Amino acid sequence: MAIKQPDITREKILDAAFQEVYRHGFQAASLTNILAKIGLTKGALYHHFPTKGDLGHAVIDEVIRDGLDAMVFAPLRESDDPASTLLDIIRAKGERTTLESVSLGCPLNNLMQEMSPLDAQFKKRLTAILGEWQKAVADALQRAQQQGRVRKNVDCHAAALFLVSAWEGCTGVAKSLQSVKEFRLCMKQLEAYAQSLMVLRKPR
Amino acid sequence: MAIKQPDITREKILDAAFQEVYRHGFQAASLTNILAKIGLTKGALYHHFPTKGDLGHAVIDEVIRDGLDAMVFAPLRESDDPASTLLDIIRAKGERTTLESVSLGCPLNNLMQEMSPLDAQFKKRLTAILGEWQKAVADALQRAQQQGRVRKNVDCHAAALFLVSAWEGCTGVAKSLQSVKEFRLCMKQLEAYAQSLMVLRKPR
DNA sequence: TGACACATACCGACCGATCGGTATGTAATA
DNA sequence: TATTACATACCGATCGGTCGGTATGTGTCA
Repeated sequence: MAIKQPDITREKILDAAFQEVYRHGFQAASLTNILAKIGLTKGALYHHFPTKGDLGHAVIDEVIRDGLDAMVFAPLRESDDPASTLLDIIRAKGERTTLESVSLGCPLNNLMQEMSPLDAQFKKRLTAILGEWQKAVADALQRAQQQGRVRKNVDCHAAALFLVSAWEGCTGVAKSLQSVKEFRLCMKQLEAYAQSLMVLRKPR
Repeated sequence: MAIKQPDITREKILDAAFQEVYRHGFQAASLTNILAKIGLTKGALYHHFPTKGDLGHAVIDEVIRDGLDAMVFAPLRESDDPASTLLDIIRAKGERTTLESVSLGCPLNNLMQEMSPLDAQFKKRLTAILGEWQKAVADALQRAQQQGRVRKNVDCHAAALFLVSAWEGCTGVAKSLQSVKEFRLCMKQLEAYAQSLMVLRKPR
């Protein structure tokens, strides 16, 4: 038998599970497929994860959340020009994108749409991440507002809710259209909306 | 045996199938469940629909499309004040809504997210409806533009794409939050965006 | 230090349940 | 009577999950 590396094994399972869930959704994700791809068996899987649901929870908490944190939460949190950072993130997402990533959509949104009405555990975890997202944007807007970069009459909470919703809407619609072009066009409109919340940058 | 009413039977199957698909998605929708709810059996189902896929197609073409047509396409098409009608539709959707309808989301969006990447037949039908929607909004905006109710520098195609996307985004996010309050708040922002495309109404 | 004991990691066969789908039978209708 | 409209029984495939067994790693003690 090969050398045992439980941590690496767990990671491999988690990675493969994310891929399978990302492509087929959670319910349609086949444990057999996941294991076949990495050359493991049921024994290995159920040693690390008690049930399929627990595997799904781990995918959400460890893969999806961390991915969003790296792409959105952390940059916003750490920026000292949150208005520009927000626009940058939207712009970057629109530009750096492939047909495959557009066609697969947002992992978070995919799972929310599928699982939130069906399973309270999933809903709790997913909405927690969504809440983090909304809060990250709202905080960024508020800080920008204090800097005078966002108009004073903007309701930061509501604007953040709409920004996140519209973001997910763009990815969702582009996913079904499977069109990079339409996705970029849509994200351009989102960017314009975000711009409309802000005041013109003062010349330096 | 009871009286045979093939048309009514077909409708009953279609209705039950829509409910089941609406609640569980297409793949997880169980034909056995559908039939149990209306007291029919496989024989009846497979007499009217050759495969589960065909049943799904019929649900899309006959139930979902017709529903959207009644709620959105037709009013926009037939209105001679399309700007106001568009705002009315958004406002009405935000107001006339229950916790259940919010929690279940948009039937079209649900299926798009689930099936578009998996099945070309589904994708074709679903994107056709989405295209109808976008076109209905774009046409309304364009007509309103000719009436001077929408600003001349608005790109009606792009704005329609974003409106539909953000609409779906609002329903999608509210679905996972399962919150009527957040849904209304989000739709208010969408309404504000739509307003921002328009010029102030002239006093009569 | 070597041997033993036990925990950990993983394999692979198998389970009941459920899935979509089919073949055949039968009652109602035209 | 022929055809339509169903009911019933059943099929193979696949699902998540379980279980006995085995190989590897690790702490304990003579």
